[in-house]
Amino acid sequence: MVDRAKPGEQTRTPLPGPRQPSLADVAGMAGVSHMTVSRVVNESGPVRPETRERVLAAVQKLGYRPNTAARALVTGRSGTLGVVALESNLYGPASTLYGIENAAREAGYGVAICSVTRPGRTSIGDAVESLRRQAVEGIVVIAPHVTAGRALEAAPADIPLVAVGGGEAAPVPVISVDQYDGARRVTEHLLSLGHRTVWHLAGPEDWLEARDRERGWRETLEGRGLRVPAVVRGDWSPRSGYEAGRALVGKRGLKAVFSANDQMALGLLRAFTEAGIRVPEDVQVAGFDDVPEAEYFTPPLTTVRQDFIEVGRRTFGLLEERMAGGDAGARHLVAAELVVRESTRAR
Amino acid sequence: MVDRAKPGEQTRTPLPGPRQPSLADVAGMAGVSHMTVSRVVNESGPVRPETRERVLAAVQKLGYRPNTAARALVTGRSGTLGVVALESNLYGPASTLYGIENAAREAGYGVAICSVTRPGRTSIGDAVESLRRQAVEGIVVIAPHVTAGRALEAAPADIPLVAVGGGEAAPVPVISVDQYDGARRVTEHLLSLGHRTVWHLAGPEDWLEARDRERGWRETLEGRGLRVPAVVRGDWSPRSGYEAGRALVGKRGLKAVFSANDQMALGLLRAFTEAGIRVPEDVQVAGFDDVPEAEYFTPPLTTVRQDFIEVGRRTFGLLEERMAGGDAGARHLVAAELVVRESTRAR
DNA sequence: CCGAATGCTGTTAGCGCTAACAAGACCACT
DNA sequence: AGTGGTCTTGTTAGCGCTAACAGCATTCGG
Repeated sequence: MVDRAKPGEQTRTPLPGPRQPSLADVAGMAGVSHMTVSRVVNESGPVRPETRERVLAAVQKLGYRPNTAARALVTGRSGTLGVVALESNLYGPASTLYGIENAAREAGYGVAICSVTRPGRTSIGDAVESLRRQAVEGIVVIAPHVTAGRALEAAPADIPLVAVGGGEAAPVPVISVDQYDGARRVTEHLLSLGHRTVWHLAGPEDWLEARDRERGWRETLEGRGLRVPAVVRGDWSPRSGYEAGRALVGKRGLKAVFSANDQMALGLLRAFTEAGIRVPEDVQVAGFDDVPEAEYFTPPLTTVRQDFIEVGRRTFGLLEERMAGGDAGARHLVAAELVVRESTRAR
Repeated sequence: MVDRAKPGEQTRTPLPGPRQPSLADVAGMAGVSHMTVSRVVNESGPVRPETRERVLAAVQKLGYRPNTAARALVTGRSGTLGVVALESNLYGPASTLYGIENAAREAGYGVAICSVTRPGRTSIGDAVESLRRQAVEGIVVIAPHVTAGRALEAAPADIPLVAVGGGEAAPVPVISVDQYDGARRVTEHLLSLGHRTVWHLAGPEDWLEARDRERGWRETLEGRGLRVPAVVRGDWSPRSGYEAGRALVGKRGLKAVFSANDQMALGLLRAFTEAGIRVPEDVQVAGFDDVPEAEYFTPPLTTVRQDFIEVGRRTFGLLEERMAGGDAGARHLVAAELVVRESTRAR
């Protein structure tokens, strides 16, 4: 495992084999100038149908493929977007990535990714820099993390950049699901079942989504003058939900719990089951995300659905607007939807 | 070539915006030729330390960033790999993607992705073509699908390509977790608990992983001369597992079930619970994948762990070898590990 | 003291493509 | 015939970079 040659260095021999056909080769075969071929390929400028046919035939025959590097060099546009993705299988971020990729591909852009294990000022900065070296035209940062916001404060101003689900205070457009509203809805739903208050299993303090969900929960209770129980905090994992569940067991007045995501809710259910607490008969539980599994938990979980495809689409739209030089505005919200299942059925 | 390299002079009027500084700009500021700057930046060739310092200072000051397009144009190497990813939140494929991206980044490569919704001959071909237009140097196809194999038969021979978890019959190197062995181990584990046979909830017929797991299960039973129950088939989703579970309820001799993935196992557990069948007391259930949730199912699920990070690393290694012109061999397996939990505890 | 090896730097020639303009053909009118 | 248009095609000049080689010094062996 010695120092291997990196692609940018010239220590490697060029790839073997005959070189790819160029415009000039096609031009030669079709008996026209390379510019005519360029015009045919890019549909830019008038070409006589007859000539066009000849050129296309030659393109076909030689298997000509435009050289993106040459094109990018002269146009200054690479046709590639960059996405800084949080390396995790968390349902939301992964889904968002695909949403963005789809929208981008439809618009003719390629997508380069750069993953980040732990969001933070430096790592996000590094990722952005790494993408810039790949000459992306714009960048999406999927980093629903508080520190991401700080990292984005120092965001380079000379490249279009938008953030998904984070970067609250940063000078970049942000798009996200309306966590606050979603949390309000779950909390209200739980209260509507006749409970005097709702407990909350929150996500990590340094995630904006966790904060928004917690705020939605808290303000709903406060708005009704209800007691606000102490927050229990997890780290999104089922394990942390399980541990939180064990801590909650036996709390006085524990009738309804809103977990900040479905995975932790799963842990809760597990802990309650072990302790002989029945859901929904004894305690009612709701989650957030609507992961595909949620419908099949024991019992099926009431949760909040987020439309990540829509988030991806809107994100790309925003970035496109920025790249066109427009002002994309500051904050964009996608509505969340309450999905009621067995875990909160009225007794 | 105009006199654009005179020290300290800005020979061009930047029309649309301030263009990115080029080698020539750095050279001008440092009072050297652009070649010297190139040598410093790429650490290719001898440069006097003193000169080097001056150049680096200029690079720093101007915020110089090499133009990848220009470099790619002249070297014929883009420094980018392409990954064809299945658009899904299935735990395996998503994890593999990150594994590959990590290994690639460490080696100095960028990663472009192109997702496909439904694998098939055309869509994978399209994705590969789309990546080629982005001038990737090599391609990884994550497509554990039977049709993927057929699509890869027609794989372009003029670009290094490796497949993850699929493309059995294709003329490309394939790397995957040893599904067959994993399935054998689970089945043997279930049999070791004293059952006369093991039922199997298989994945979609057109997934190679599903086939391998099924084969591992079947041959284990056959090898011991045990009865092989009719296979029940799902589509990986919890829902299909639930439906399969309802179909299995009441089958004679139903004592042990091996589900081809954890999500379906979750559905099974749900169906059994609803039917009053206790796990593991009445029936014992095992899954495959070891998703993070599996440990917190009710009951915690016995399953098979796959090391996707290792898969990603090995995959990149293989691709690198191919890119260097080497023969990467045909099939590479990563070991699977049995994880025993409550759902198969001996009574 | 000479020729050769070495270290450092510069010059030149493209890579394949597009932007911009030039040029020829053809047409319709004066 | 002359003038000005449109349509089609060609020519030229780079984009920013690296490969290859060409200069210079300087050093070294003999």
